[in-house]
Amino acid sequence: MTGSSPEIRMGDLEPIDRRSTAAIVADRIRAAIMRGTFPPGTQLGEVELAARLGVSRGPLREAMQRLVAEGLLRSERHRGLFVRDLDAADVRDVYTARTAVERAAALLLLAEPDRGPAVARLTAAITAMEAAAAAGDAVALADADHDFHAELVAASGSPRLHRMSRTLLVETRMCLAALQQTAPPSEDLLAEHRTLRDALATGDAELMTRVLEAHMADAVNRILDVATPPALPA
Amino acid sequence: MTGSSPEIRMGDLEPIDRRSTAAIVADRIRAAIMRGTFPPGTQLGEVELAARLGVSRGPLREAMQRLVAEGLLRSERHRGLFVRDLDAADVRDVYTARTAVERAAALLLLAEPDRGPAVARLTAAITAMEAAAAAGDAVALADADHDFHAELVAASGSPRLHRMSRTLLVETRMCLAALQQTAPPSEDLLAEHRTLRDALATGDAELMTRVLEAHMADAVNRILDVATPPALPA
DNA sequence: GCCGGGCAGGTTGTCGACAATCGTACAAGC
DNA sequence: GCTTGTACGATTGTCGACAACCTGCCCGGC
Repeated sequence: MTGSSPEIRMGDLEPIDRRSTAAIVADRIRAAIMRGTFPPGTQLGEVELAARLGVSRGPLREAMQRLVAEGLLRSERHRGLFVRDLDAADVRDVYTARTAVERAAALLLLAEPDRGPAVARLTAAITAMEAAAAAGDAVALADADHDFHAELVAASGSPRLHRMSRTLLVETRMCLAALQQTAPPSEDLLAEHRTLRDALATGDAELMTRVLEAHMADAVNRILDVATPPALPA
Repeated sequence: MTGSSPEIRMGDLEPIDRRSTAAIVADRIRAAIMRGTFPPGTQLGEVELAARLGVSRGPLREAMQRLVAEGLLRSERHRGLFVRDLDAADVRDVYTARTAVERAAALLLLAEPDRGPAVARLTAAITAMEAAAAAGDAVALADADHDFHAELVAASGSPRLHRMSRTLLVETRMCLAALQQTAPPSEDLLAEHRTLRDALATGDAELMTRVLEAHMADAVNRILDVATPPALPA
């Protein structure tokens, strides 16, 4: 029934309004930090970055302000901008905040009558995780894990939870990239994600919150155990 | 016992590194928005603001980027910056996010053995609320309410929850300022805050979460009922 | 050998000006 | 009367350059 003439369907050809340069630059730098291109502690020179991105220092500084506000960068007056390095306390804090945000998002999602699309997206993310795990691709596994949690929060329909989650997930990737996780126990990881999805599908709030909190606690232990093996060898 | 000589006590004459002007400007604008100086929908011209604050457009734009990232301002390309106006969905979303953040903060606080200082600060905030309620000062009451929740999250010791809470509390003030709440039912309000403090003092997690969620839900209803009286007059 | 002053290098912080873009008002045409 | 085209005003987006600042190193003096 949809007309093939372009002027009939005008509803979905709209957004030519490109975002501001600062927003684009911020996304680019954020992605680079997330990928590990800029390891924690790296100093980011403004002139070099501006030249590499092909913009002036003005928009670049605006983008940097956003990243500093998000907590990804640390600014020292007349010294420079540095990629924040996260210690053990930061790892715990990131996962504490993530637990709070994702728990709220999941409960919000459970209140909706039709959770079919959300469950489908989560299932897709799990499928991607399984493929990555089978292929032994740690980066793809982390990507799929990232997508799973991003979709979970996005499906809640809360703009603020979504905004918070975005920053927290980037920090999560920073933790993982910094620790160079080599052999993730993907079996437990996959099982936990499947349980989360099933709990959402069936509407079991109690199970969902319990598994979610356990999932986050497991992640913290996994990261910190790898990071500090000489702590308690007993 | 504190020496009167300035060079004796060097421990607390601390960092003179004033923050960047962009941060100062951002705080100033944020406070102005919170106070209601700039009502929602107001367009903020860069040249006028820069002239009024005595800074150039560069630092001001950097500050604006932070506020846009926080969701307090809305930026339209080549149009200008506007103070975001919050609708009913935004009010619900703000309180949803606040519930998530403050619940997590409270649970974190409950895990600490010594909650004395935190309880003391919350009690001080409640005292301020009582004084404001007795004096009929709605602004002071809102300030004290703000302080109570800010202290609650700050006492948790989580930098990320604290950062999120700061933005959310500003948005809360925007909701209240926009709706010009004239006669707040301060009795229930005070009782809820006292119960929250007591639950934290005694370590009753179940009571705390229940009262907190009820407190947030009450606030939403209070705001939306006042905002939309002609909905159901029956 | 040790300490203080001074200098150079590089970085950020700030400013003013130019160019691109958008909204609006007005006039012309159908 | 309604639509269309155009000119104007105002605002933002961007750029380059100057000034202030901090750090580290070198040198002279003790």
